[in-house]
Amino acid sequence: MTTPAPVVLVVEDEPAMRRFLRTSLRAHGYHVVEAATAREGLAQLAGRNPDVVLLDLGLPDADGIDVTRQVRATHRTPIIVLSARGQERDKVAALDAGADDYLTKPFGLQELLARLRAALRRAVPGRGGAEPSVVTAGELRVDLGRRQVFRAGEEVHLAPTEYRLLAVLAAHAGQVLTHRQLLEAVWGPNFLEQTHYLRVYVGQLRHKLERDPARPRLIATEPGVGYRLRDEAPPAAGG
Amino acid sequence: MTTPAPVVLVVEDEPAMRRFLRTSLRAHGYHVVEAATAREGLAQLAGRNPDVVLLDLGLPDADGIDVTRQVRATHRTPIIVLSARGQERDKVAALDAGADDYLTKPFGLQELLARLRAALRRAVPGRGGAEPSVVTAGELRVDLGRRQVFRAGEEVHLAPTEYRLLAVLAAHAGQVLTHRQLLEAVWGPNFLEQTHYLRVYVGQLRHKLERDPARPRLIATEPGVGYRLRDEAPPAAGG
DNA sequence: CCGAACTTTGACGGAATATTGAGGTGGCGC
DNA sequence: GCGCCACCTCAATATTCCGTCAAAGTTCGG
Repeated sequence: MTTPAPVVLVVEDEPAMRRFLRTSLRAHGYHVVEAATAREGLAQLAGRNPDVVLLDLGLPDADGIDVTRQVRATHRTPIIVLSARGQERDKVAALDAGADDYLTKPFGLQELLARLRAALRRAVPGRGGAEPSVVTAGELRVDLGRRQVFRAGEEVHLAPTEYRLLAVLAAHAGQVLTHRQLLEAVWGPNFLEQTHYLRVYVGQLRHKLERDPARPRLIATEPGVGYRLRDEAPPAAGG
Repeated sequence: MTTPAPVVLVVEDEPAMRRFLRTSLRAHGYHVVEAATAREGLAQLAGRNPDVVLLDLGLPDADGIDVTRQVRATHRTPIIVLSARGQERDKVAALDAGADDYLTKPFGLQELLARLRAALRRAVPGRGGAEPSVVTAGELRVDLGRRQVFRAGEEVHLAPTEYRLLAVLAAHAGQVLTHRQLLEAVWGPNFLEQTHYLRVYVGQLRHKLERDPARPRLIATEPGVGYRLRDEAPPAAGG
């Protein structure tokens, strides 16, 4: 069987550059998914589960570094950053935020393709099941690849923010995530103090996902610390 | 508790550059293994099993591209190529031969370090930043990375202050910690005299963790000095 | 331009936790 | 035996934190 074409998510606001990438990549056998904004990019990431992300840092609606960090909170997909800024501190910031590579514009197409191949080559061996993109907890099932959530087999519709919060919790199931960690991953580093958001959205998630929202079993509160998605199904209630 | 220093194999023939890399990397906590030729490099690779390889392409005894290919034939160790040649075809050749990254000399130290971190981050799957470090004492298990505590396999819920106190004791298991040390670590430097807090919280921890809180085995009192978490399981009571 | 879905913000009751105080226990020197 | 000291236990109070609801603001699509 032939290998399916790798899916490349291109997040780039300039139409000319986006068109250039689209045609070049398609000509070389890739399947291209496009997004013009950070918001759109995050949605595509969740929906299409690309094999690699090409991310322009100069997006209109968000800081590219934040986007990198938000992607890393739930996905291990390789990220190649494209940027007009060639300062060393920009590169360091992007790489430390979780990017796998950094290319300064203008760059040669052949180099981009080679770095793309390098990123895909590394990722492939792990594709045999290294990263479980489906997390189950009790009667809850979260499919991080398809952006779908099921409760007892029934699909549940979640708003974008609701889903991202749940995705972060699911990506670290069983582990306590602090308020700050969650806020940074979902809302970005400018919202580290807004624990109120968490209360509201955790409440909404419980309302949609828990059997009895008043006595939550899936999303547990760690008072004064944060929240945690229980990864083991608790035994049936004895009383 | 500290991660062992990652081992970096530097394959570089110019003594000045080698020395620069050696001192810079050591200053940043890496363990450096050196080789001046390709032959030597391959021998070190087999013998020392480094976490990452920095490979100069302009070696005297072999073509760097061939070296890259030879490494890849047997190892998955990340390779970061350093080269004076910045032509696109050189980059493509190195990356397609199996290199993970390509830096053109002269390069900034910070960028090199960031790309090094990126390569290491990818290589170690479970190490996203959270240290596993688990401390066991008898039937007690403290997972400092996940902020979870188990007693005989059952998870125990601890309030923030309770957990912080236990975490300090666990981080120095077997060692006596004075009242002042504990108070400073948990409550801060303004509470050094409040030994009463310790009594209350040690009592609560014993109540939650000890099999018989009246005769504590895990958290031992050192009268007039402080407390200590026993790190060895005491033999089962014989009488 | 309007309506639907979503996000942000504010108010308030109640739960969980931290702090404080009073009384009890046990070892030790005298 | 007595008193002292350090420690332990229990419980009341104070404080912080959390869950809920609903209104106001925003975004998006028709």
